[in-house]
Amino acid sequence: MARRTKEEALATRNRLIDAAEILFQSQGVSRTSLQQIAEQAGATRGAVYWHFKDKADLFNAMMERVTLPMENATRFADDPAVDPLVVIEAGVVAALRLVTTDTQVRRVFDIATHKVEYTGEMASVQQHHLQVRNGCVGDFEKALRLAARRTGIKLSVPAAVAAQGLHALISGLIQNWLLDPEAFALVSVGKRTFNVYLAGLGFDRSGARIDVAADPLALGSIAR
Amino acid sequence: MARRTKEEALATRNRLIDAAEILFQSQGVSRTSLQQIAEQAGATRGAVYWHFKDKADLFNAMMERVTLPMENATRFADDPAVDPLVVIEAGVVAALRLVTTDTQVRRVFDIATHKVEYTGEMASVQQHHLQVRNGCVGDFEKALRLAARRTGIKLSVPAAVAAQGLHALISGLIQNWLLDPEAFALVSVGKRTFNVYLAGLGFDRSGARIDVAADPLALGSIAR
DNA sequence: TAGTTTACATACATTCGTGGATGTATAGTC
DNA sequence: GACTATACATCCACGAATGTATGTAAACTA
Repeated sequence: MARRTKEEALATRNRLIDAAEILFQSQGVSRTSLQQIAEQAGATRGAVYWHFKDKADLFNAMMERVTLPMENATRFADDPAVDPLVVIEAGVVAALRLVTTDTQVRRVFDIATHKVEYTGEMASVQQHHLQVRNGCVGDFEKALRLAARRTGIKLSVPAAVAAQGLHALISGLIQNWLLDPEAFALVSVGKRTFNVYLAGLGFDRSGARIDVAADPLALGSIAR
Repeated sequence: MARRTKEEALATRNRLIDAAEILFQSQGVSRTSLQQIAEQAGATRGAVYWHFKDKADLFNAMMERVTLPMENATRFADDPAVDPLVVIEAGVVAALRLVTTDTQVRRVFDIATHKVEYTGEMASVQQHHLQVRNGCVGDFEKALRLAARRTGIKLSVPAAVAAQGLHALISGLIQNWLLDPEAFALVSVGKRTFNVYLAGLGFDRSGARIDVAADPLALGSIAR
């Protein structure tokens, strides 16, 4: 067959990943064959095996296409000029909003939580997920400890425990929302329960609370 | 082959489910064949097809063997003599303790969260899971509303939102713990973050807090 | 105790997915 | 303008899993 130019090749690669996303979500990863993916993308299995080693490799590529940008965007940096709680709240809200609005992110999250079996070749994906979680919990812990020291309050539980609970709250909300997106409004419930939890830790956030709905790009954290 | 007595037949049925649990957890549901399950149980595929319609049927039987008893045990009843918050705390702690101690419960939860794809025939399982969750959230909401009315406080967020967050916190903790049981102590962190969240809602639970470690059968809720 | 049903084991047909080998025409490269 | 690497398409051989059909011996029943 006629050889394609490099951009065309990259386009077919993306079409293959797109096709995989759709089929993975509707049929599950194990029940979709590379044949189906190729057909959906208007190609053959030859194209799949050219771009990816096997199905696991394709799956990893699909994951990285959405997780890499997200991980880079939600890192916590210790800036003495801003309230650390505002920073992590902005990050959390941005993530929640992305899950609800970006259909690709939503699809991949749905696949990663309900449409794949983490075993064998996929164990590495789970390991990576664990590392991301640990980083997230670590960021939460740092931010909570920092905020407590600055405001002079004492946390009602150790910072490590508090961070674990905060992460469980957010990830639990996302998972439950993916299970039934009609059940509740993710962003709104997320913001409110986030503040409930921080209040339970001893923080008074009545003043620091920013209206994120009117500040979709989270510029408030910069403006301040 | 020699026909078995009824009890023997029930025993092989249970051995089949046991074998399925082990293999499902280590290899994932889709990658384990009925052949492997039969071998592990010391039987043949004929036995599997006799007791179960197909793999999905076997999976459902495995789920029900652990979820039915749990669902019956964790129902919330409105008893005017006891603090509703104490009741749901006892239920939550009992569930967390069960997940950490009972290896069978732990295995099945691990399978249900990380080792199965909810699609096609398994969609009904997900529907059932949704119903259980809604029941749980409903119980939480009732208990929170009741406790608020009795103690005369006003919840900082609507009861429905608070219940959703509480459930997300608990289920999120379980999911995260299953991902890495060494990361934190599920029961201890669960109790502490549970109380943090309730404090954030406006409840003062310094007095109502019972030492569950010294009360493993949750008799405190009865004694009171 | 003869007949029927149970609780499997065994054998078979069919389908499906994978991996690899091979073909091929063009885009880059010198 | 020849050469080479690329970007696939096509073909083939193989195993593996499923569902079903059939065999069978003992447990149950009348």
